[in-house]
Parts: sequence; C-alpha cells; structure tokens
Amino acid sequence: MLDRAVIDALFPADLPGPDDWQQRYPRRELPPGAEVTRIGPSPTGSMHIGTIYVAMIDLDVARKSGGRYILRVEDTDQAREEEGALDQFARGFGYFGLQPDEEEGSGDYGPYHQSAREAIYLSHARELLRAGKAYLCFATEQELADIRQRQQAAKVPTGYYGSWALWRDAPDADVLARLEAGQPYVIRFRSPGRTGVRVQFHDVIRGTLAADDNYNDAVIIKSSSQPLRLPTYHFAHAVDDHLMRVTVVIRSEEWLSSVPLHRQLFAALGFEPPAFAHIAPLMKQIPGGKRKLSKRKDPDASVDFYLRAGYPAEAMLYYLRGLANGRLAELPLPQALAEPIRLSECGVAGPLVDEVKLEDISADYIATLPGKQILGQLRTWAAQYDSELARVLETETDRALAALAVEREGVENPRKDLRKWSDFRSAYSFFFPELFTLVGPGDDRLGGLADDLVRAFAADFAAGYSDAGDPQEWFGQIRELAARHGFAPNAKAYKQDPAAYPGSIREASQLIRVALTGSTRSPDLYSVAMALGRDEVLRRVRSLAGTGTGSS
RNA sequence: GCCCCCAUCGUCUAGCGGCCUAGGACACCGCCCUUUCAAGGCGGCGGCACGGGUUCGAAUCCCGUUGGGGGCACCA
Repeated sequence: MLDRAVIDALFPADLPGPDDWQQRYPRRELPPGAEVTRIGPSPTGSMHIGTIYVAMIDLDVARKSGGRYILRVEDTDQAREEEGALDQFARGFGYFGLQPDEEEGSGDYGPYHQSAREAIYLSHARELLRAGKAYLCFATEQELADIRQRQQAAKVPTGYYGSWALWRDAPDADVLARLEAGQPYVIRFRSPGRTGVRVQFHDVIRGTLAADDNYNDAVIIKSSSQPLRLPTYHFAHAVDDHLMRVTVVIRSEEWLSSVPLHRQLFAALGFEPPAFAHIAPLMKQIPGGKRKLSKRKDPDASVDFYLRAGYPAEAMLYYLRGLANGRLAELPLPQALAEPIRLSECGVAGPLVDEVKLEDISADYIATLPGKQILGQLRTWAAQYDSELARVLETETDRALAALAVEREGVENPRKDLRKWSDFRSAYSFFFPELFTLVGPGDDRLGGLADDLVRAFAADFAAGYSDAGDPQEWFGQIRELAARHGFAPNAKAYKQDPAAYPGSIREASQLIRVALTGSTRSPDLYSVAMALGRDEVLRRVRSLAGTGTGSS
C-alpha cells in the first residue's frame, strides 16, 4: 500500500476530511416519516420527459411526507455538457410546477452542482486511498479496450477485476514511477466483492431482489489529466446522497444492476445506504415492440416536444400520475393531482407513452376551462411558439373570446376541439379574417362533389343570403337550397338510395362549413355565421362560388 | 457471452387462491340524439404469452420455455 504521504501529496494540502463534511451537512431535523428525495438531471442534450416523470414522483413523495425535494445538477461529464441545458431544466420544471425545496442558490446542503463539489469528492476519495479501499490506476484507454476484447473472446465477464485488474495490486514502486513520470491516472474502488457471490437488497417498488455481488473495480474519480477532478456517477451518488441526507433514491430502472456496487460504496465510506426505488422507464412503441424513450431517436422523448405542442401542465401531470399509480388514473383530475403517489403502487413494467390518451385527457381538461382561462394559457403558449397567432390574439381579444364562447359557455357539454394549444389554429383561426385563407371550388375538403354543383350551390346561397332570422330560419336556407339542388333531406334517405342524390343535407351543409371555416369540423354553423358577420360570410361563400372575392 | 427486471384486451390498467362468465379507461365499430360538425348517451369488438406443477380450487403461488426491457464505460 502507498505511503500516506504519497497519497496526501496527490491532493490539496488544505482539503478537509470526511468528518468536516459530516458536521457541515448535519442530519436533518424532520418529522418522523419525512422523506428527502432528489432529482439529478444531467445537462447533456434536451431534457427527457422521463426526468419530469421521476421529478414529479420525487416531489410528491417528499411534500406529502413533510420532507424535502432537492434538485441536484449532475454535471460531471464536462465533455458532453451542452449550452442552454440549464435553461431547459428551469423551463421544464417551471412549466410543470416542479419547484424544488433546495437547489443552487437555496438550501443548506449545497453546492447543488456536482462540478462545484470537487473538494467533497476528493476528500472522500483520499480517505478510501488511505484505507486501501481505493487505488490508482494508470491503465490507458487502449489497454482497457484490449482487456475487454480479450474477455469477450474468452467469453468471460467484461470488467476490471481479478487478474484483469492491472493496477489493483501493482507494486508501489511501479505506481511511484508512473507518478513521477507525470502519467495521468484514475482512482478505482477496490471492490471487496468476489465472483460467484450473491447478494440481496430491498427495493421499495420491487421488494427483495437478488443479484451477483459487484466485483468490478469501478472508477470513482476520473482522469487526473482533467482540470476538474470529478467523480463518476456511482461515487457522486454515494457521497452526495449521504451528505444531502437523502432518505430514498428514486431513479430509473436502468440503475438496478448497479445497486450492488452502490451498496459496497456506501459501506466502504461508512455511510448508511438510503432506500432505493427504481421506476420502470417510459417506453415508446416501435414496429417490432417497444423500447425505452430515447432522447436521440425520439422527438417525443423530449420535454420540449410537449411544450411546443402545448399540452397544459395539469393534463400532462394527470396522465403521468396515472402511469405511476394506476389508481390515480381512475380518479377525476383534481383528486388525482391531490392524492399522494405511493411508491409501493408504482408499476414494475415500463408503460408505453400513449399520445392519443394524453390528447383525450387534455381535451377533457381544456373543456372544463372557461374561455378567459383558455385564452390566458393560449397566449402564454403563443408568445413562445406562434408569434403570428400571439399578435392576432393581442389585437383581436374580443373576437378570440367570442370564438371560444361558441358551444363552450352556458352549455352542458362543452366542445372538445382543443387537445393542445397548437390545435387552436386549425380549430379556430377561421374566426380571424387575417388568419383565414379563402376556399375556392375544387378544394379537396369539399368531399368530391361535382364542381358545377358546388359553384351553383354557393352562388345561390350567397344570392339569397339572410342573417336576420333565428337558428331555425338560418339553417332553413341551407335546407331549401339542398332540396332545390337535389340533395336528400336526411342521411337516411340518402343511405337508402345513394344513386338518387349527390349527397344529403349533411353534404350540403359541409359545403357551407368548408367555405366558412376551411375545415370539415367546426362549431355550430349558425353561431359561426353570426360571429363572422354578413359581409365576411358572403365573401367566403362567394369565393367558393368562384365569383370573385368581394367584387360582386 | 454473463447478470438483472418484466409479462392481463391494440394501449394504460384493476386483480394480490374461491367475490372472474376477468372489471374500468383510451382507441376502434354500431345505434341513439341531431336541420350541420363535434360533444354526449347506449351497446359491441377485444386479454390472463406457452408448458408443467402445488391446491378441492390459480390470472393470482412455484419451476421451465418463449417474448420484451435494461445493465456489464474515465455517460449519467
């Protein structure tokens, strides 16, 4: 074993010891049963929707138990770090109202960026070196690749262990020589585990689990050639979660197989391990089956995808909570958001993210909102993602409110035509002349009716148009015209003898609908016509007649 | 290659030895309502992966097979 002096020379002389950190970050004074949780996102690439999913669970478990929820930025991979990732975290967590109790700038257990915790990690690494529980490893990337290749060829488990662990028991003289030559090194954990040994541990979600013990000498501190001596995930997890006094580590299932290593690390450091809860990952449907939502391959894996589409936060939280605890999916939204998420009720198989279901939930939710609130949220969304719409909503507020009131206010079953804010354009932009494009004859939204018929019908409608009457009278115009142009009076009659008519009253109505709204789906036509006003109605219908725009 | 996790309608799930002829939600289909689009109401379609056990009795417990997911980095 290396002399203590040699070990100490590798570290700053004024580096505190583990006891100093224990005092600096004392045990928390919290009521019994209070849980301390944390989310540890990495600022590499776009924010994953799974991060919101787990953060939501973390926050709920902490708050409902009277504990604390921590945001810790895991930025130990300086090479992969991406500009703007932190802003994305703020935007994502902010949108969903997942404000942590502690993060950089607040809380007594910081810093909350791992890159700012170098001294803490080094201090504990030094302690392990002094105790012979860790050692220096000078193996090069090339040597490591070579070892892995030979292990694969020999069909033995890959890893740094046994006789493959070049530096585990290297003579001090060799280490000293490399040190003197200034060769970079990493610090490896001297795993007490041996091959063939089984261990058991407990997971809050899955119960008692068994696995091979870890026998790999994992790297705990990365290369000394880097300006910052940062830890790997494993070491940072053990040190931080202990020092931040985290009581339950809630993380994605992919960490399950690392638990034996983590337990060894906690033991070597003399820390009591926290409870573990491994969450089944969000999956995505692919042709052959399903796979974990991948940031790189799936646009819908990124939080930004949902923000851009404009799903209300409440709807998404409701959906996500239902995935976490099936019980909550059966509850009405307000109750589901208030009820606690229970780790013990979390599913063990990764659920597929079903956007159709999300849309259904979201449409239901939006339908419960009064027009004013819809407009408010819509504006916030448009300001970020649709500046043209934002401008129109600004200048045409009354018109927007009138549009949103149609079949929404004062009715028993409000329209469910908005599933997300980006739907507003296709569903309502026809209310705004500056967002509307006139429909001419031959448009494929007209359902393939003969061109002549469409023109004649539209021309007749425009010629005799009156907007003076009540809904009955107004619609009577379409009915009479439909009869005059040979349409069946109702769908049944048409169905019975399709050859006898060009279509039924439905098809006739659709002509006017498409002319007025540019869509085959719209709110009640009478209401639309009233909101548009006589002149605008005529302008649009005449366009369909092909008789020019407004000149006649 | 080795290790781990998982397996109920297309999807999310309820079920934790008899309340199961397996319940709900989304999707899909049909009917009703409707002068039009939706919404809504009612109904339908559709599942315990397979094979062995244990038991008077199994979706539920055990073993195996198959299938799916994840891990075996100086990425987290």
